[in-house]
Parts: sequence; C-alpha cells; structure tokens
Amino acid sequence: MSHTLGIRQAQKQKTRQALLDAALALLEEQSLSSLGLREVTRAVGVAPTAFYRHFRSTADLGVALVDEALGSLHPMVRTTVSSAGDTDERIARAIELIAGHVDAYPAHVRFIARERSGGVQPVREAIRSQLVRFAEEVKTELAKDPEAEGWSDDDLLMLAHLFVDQMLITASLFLEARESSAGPEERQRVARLAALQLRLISIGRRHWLD
Amino acid sequence: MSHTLGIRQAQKQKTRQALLDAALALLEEQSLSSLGLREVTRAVGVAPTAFYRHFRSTADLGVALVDEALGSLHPMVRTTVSSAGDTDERIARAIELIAGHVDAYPAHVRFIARERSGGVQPVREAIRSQLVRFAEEVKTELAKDPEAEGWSDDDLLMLAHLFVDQMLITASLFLEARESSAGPEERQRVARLAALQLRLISIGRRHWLD
DNA sequence: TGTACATCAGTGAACGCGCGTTCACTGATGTAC
DNA sequence: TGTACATCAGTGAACGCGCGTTCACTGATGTAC
Repeated sequence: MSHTLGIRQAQKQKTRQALLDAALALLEEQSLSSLGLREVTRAVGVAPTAFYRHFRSTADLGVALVDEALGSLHPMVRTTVSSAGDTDERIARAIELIAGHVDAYPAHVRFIARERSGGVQPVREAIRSQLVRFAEEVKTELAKDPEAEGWSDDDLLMLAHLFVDQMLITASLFLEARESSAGPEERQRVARLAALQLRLISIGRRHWLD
Repeated sequence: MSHTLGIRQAQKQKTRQALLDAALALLEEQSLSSLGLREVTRAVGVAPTAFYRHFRSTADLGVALVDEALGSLHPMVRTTVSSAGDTDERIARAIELIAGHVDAYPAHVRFIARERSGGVQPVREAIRSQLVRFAEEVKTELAKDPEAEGWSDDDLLMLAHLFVDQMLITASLFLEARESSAGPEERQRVARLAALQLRLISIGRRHWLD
C-alpha cells in the first residue's frame, strides 16, 4: 500500500471528478460553448475560483470529458468487430452492444454527438482524433478476417470509416429514441433500421472484388 | 406591378435578411446556443430592440436559418439521385454536386452540421424534419429506378437514409478540408473516400435480393 | 513521536462588462376621405 | 391632389443580473529533522 494517493491528492481528484460529472449533467440540455464555469462550480458546491485549480477553461474541461467518454471505449470496439458467428449474428450483437452502451452512458453519448461538430475547436479536434483512432483499430481487425483477402489498405480504411460512422449514427438514433419517450417500439425500429443498413454494407463488402 | 411590397415591408424584409446574414457569419465560429441577440444587432448596425420586430429569440432565428439553408435544397437532391449514366458516373456527379454546394454555401453547411445535434431543441427538430423529408424524396426517386424491382418500402427507405447520411458526412468532410487549408489534395482525398463508400453501398444495393 | 516550516486546494470579496428585456418614444409610410 | 389620422419598424435609456477573472487569504496536509 505504499502508493496510496495521499489525502490531498485524493480530495483533489474527487473535486475534479465532481466538476466533470456536474458539467456532463448540465450538458444534457445545452452545448459546451454556452456552459458557464460558475454553473459548474455552483452545481458542485465549491467556489467559482476552485475551478481554476483543475481546468484552465470550460473548453479544457470539455477535452477531459472527451477522454472520459471515448478513451475507455477502444477495447469494446475491437472485440465487437472481430466477434464470431455468421454475418447476421454479428450484426445483431454489434447493435445490442451499441444500444447497451447508450443506455449505460447516455450523457457521454449525447456529449460526443453534440460536440463532434460543435462550436469549441479543441473539443472537436479531440473527438476527431479519437474517431480516427477507432477507424484505424477497426481496420486492423477487419484485416484479420479472411474476407479481407485481396483488399487494399485504402479500401479497408474506407470500410472501417463506414462502420464507425454508422455506429455513431445508430447511437444517436438510440439516444433520440430514449428521449422521445416513444416507448420501446421506437427502439426496435432503430435496431431494425441499423440491422438492414449494416446488412447492406456487408453485402457490398462481400461482392467488393467481384 | 400591382403587387410591389410597399416601402415599409421591403425595408423590414431587408433588415430581417441582414440579421440572418449577420447571424450566419457569426455562427462560423460559435454555436447557436452561445450566440447573443446583441452580437447580431451590433453586426447589422441596428438597436438591440429591433431584433424583436423580427424574431422572438435567437432560437427562433435559428429555425429561420434552417429553412433558408435546407428549404431550397430539395429540387437538387431529387435530380441528383435520378440522374442518368452508369453507377460510377452517377457517383462522381453526386460528389461533385456536394462539393460544389459546400463551396457555394459553406456557412449554411457548417450551420446545419453543427446544429443537427446542437443544444437548441427547436432547431434540432427543424433540421431533423427536413432530413426526414429528404430521405422520403430520395426514396421516391429510388423507387422509380428499375433496380428497385422487388424492394419493400422499408428497404427503400433504409437505403434512402443511408444515402442522406452519407451525403451529410461527405459535406462535413469537404468543409473540414476547406478549413484545414491543407490544399486541394485533401479535397481530392475526401472525394475519393466518398466515391469508394458510395460504390460499396451501390454494390450492396445491386446484390440485396440475391 | 513531536516540532517547525512549506505546500497548495479551496475561499470570498471585488472588479468591470455585456447580457436580455421593458418601455415610452419618433417619424416615415400607409390609408381613408 | 391634399389633409388628417393610424400604423409600426426602429430608437435609446434604463434595469437587474450573472458572467469570467484577479487577488490576498486560510487552514489542512505534507515533509524534514
């Protein structure tokens, strides 16, 4: 136990996390470019000036949120793409995984969807670079598949981007379905649409080299 | 000439348009939820209170901008989808059309991309409903194609959404390419990527009923 | 274990500033006769 | 055509408010001996 953090460090981490959590909650109903530093500290119950002990600005906090929201997602993506079973089984499993993630972390998903093209440049940049990493990881997994025989690197990366984009679109739709309070049948509709689209892409993939 | 607008109406329209134009320019570097009413009137050179003669709020102005940005786009989409030529020619023409539109109206494109998942609910809703209309129009055009033989309505709508989403993603990438000042080769890269993705989708479409 | 000093996360007062909204107004345009 | 009145787009002063940032501070935690 020689590496405990120390009371001071532990408390600092706790406050920092509280700021991140409060910001994420506030961002359910607005975008980062209109989020105020005082709003966040008020929600946590610390003085406005305490904010500066952790972040230089709300944009800086936004970048930290991107890491929190996407950083831990990489192992999941890898295993999803390379899972076993026939095409339809793999598609169904991928969609369930996305739906489950949206249910587990709705605020994170909304934050990423919203700020991906949002008004705060460093945050946009952080999201962009994480998504590029995702695409590269998906590409690596796709390359291992026997179906990738004869595919060029460019073509594999193109397909990887298509999957990543589709994943994001589907996640956004699941999120909307949750919020519209349209009931579980809306969720089913989204799942079916996503399944059809992934199937069409898979068929295109199968006949790519014809 | 019995239907001229009258000096008063004409002047009002002019001010309204100036507000829309100024807002769109300001939105190149921020999102709607942080755009101030006073910023807009200052840019136009009218008193802050004049704003209320035209819009109830900046959210209201945002909805008007959605109509301006997307309303006039419907005829274009229709003709793009139903153009003549073989698959690769049609793909190339669609991509050129998107690139041209991004060059002609970059601020409109950025606005739509940014606010599609942005923090202002009525604006999000307005964009969403316009995109649903687009998808329905694309579906109608797709249905006329001999390739649509034997396709269900659901499957056609699914494919239409795939095309609309792909159109938006490509437009966003062209926009980024413009801004990154990475030179025309970046634009070429985007065009090639989009062409490959559309080709894969087209192949999937061709073998859908196999 | 105890003491003396250093560190630093969080405080609280103060600042100047721009915000959205209200209100009564003005004066050019429109309308009725 | 001229006159008298109505309309209404845009004005300008005023308001209360919350913002981001500065600064010197406090007191618990950490460290050296």
